[in-house]
Amino acid sequence: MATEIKGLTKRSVNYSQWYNELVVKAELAEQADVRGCMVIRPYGYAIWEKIQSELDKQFKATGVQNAYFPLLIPKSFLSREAEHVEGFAKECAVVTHYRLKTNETHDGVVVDPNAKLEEELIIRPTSETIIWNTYKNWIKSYRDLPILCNQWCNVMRWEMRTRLFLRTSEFLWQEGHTAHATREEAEDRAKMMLKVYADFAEKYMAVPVIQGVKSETERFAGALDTYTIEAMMQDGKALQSGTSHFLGQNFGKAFDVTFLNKENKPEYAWATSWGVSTRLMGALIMTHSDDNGLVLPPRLAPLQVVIVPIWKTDEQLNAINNKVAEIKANLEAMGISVKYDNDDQKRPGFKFADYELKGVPVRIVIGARDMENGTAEIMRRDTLEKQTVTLEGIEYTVKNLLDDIQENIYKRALDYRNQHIYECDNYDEFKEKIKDGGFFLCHWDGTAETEAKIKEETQATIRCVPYMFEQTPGTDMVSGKPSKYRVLIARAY
RNA sequence: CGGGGUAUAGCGCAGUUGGUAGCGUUCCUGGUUUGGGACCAGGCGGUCGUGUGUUCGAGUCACACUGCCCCGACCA
Repeated sequence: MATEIKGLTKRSVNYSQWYNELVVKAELAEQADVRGCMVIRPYGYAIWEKIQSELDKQFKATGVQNAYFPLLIPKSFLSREAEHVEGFAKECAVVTHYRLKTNETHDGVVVDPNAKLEEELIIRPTSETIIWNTYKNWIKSYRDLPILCNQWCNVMRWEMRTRLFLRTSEFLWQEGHTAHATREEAEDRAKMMLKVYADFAEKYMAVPVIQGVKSETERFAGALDTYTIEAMMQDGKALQSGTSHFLGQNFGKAFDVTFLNKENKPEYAWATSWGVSTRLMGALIMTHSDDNGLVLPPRLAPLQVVIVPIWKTDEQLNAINNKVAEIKANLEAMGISVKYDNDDQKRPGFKFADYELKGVPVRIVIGARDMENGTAEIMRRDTLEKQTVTLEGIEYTVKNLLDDIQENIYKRALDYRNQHIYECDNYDEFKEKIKDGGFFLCHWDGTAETEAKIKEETQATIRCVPYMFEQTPGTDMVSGKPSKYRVLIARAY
């Protein structure tokens, strides 16, 4: 069955080990060093580029434009918004000097003590502060609003512990920052962008997500509301895959961004911010991959089809080359990316294993035997099923297969997730079951105390108040107090 | 920053009571192969993490330091 995922269905799988073996071999990344900085090799970066370009189209469809703001932020900016500094100050890298000099023994360099900065600079952990400092100059009147900017950049957060793709110190992301004249418009924008993320996750990444709103303790530092998409990995743990924040007037007030409304009265601007990061690549890997390597959704695969010839003589190879050139042209005309690998230095078996590791969705094999019969062997990466098809019209077979794979891996992930969502009203039962992972829908009295107790006793956290389920009042399973709705609880990465 | 591991060839590892370093793999050369990660032969490659000490002699013993991995606190 499609849901069979070798090895990874066992809870014993250690994702770190799996990453080191699989991801490194798959040439996605070379290392996660002590600072958790990552090397993304060309193949891995190609996946990120696909994510970027597809998401960028979605943003632009909602009127968002790209811009760029500085990497370094004056330290004082961070202290303008009290909650924001509280949330990020602990994990900031700080620039204190601007020059090095050769040391006394002339065999190295030291920081030049004379080059100390008057005011230290922070390497951006996120750009709300520097962007809102800029928006102050851009916004004078309600006619200047809304401002809908996004930037693709790197950020740095000095995490205590890092994990490849899920929590590296430096990571690539996009951060959107919008300014609005009204509360409603800003709230709508925050929710709109969450929907963009959710649609992207499900339609492009084939990763089913649960949309919801964060509890107060899990909220972004400085936000009034944080909306989130939560995905389930193959071990039943949750991965927060994207967030969208309604920031109210907090940053407008902190950076004194006012505009004159239609009544000629000054008002503070309303804000949102929203982002997704290279963590999405972690989600992609951890949702679909199996023991043979990556399984990439066709819509994001840098390479959708690989064609491998099998031959003995030069005449045979020439004949195959000619035939493949034709097939390749037809496929490319349909917008499908194709690689023909007739490298004679590598044996077919090696190529098969290698492209499987890289997650190429469809493999076509053409040998001398097929040339006689007018056929080809075609394999789909998601199920590893092979079939022999006629060369006549093969491009349509491939097109359909790509669509089918995209749909199938989504459905497979969705089925897996749905089978691991439980409604639970008994705390003892919850404590026992959460050990095996999964998402739990439980009543919550809304207090931080209950939340803290659950976290301490089970390591699980409230991921969100989900939108997508019908809600009825009930009783908190921990405190026994009344509850308005169920929340999603899970262990998370 | 706490707790536990570990450090020997590019990678993965072995190395006995202390006697001067080896296996697998990668890589290179030649040949045979090619429908699921080929085989044979030959070859390149190591201040044994760093420092100090014990000893006639240290990869091995002692002490110190450093790096890395795992677990926890922090987090998208």
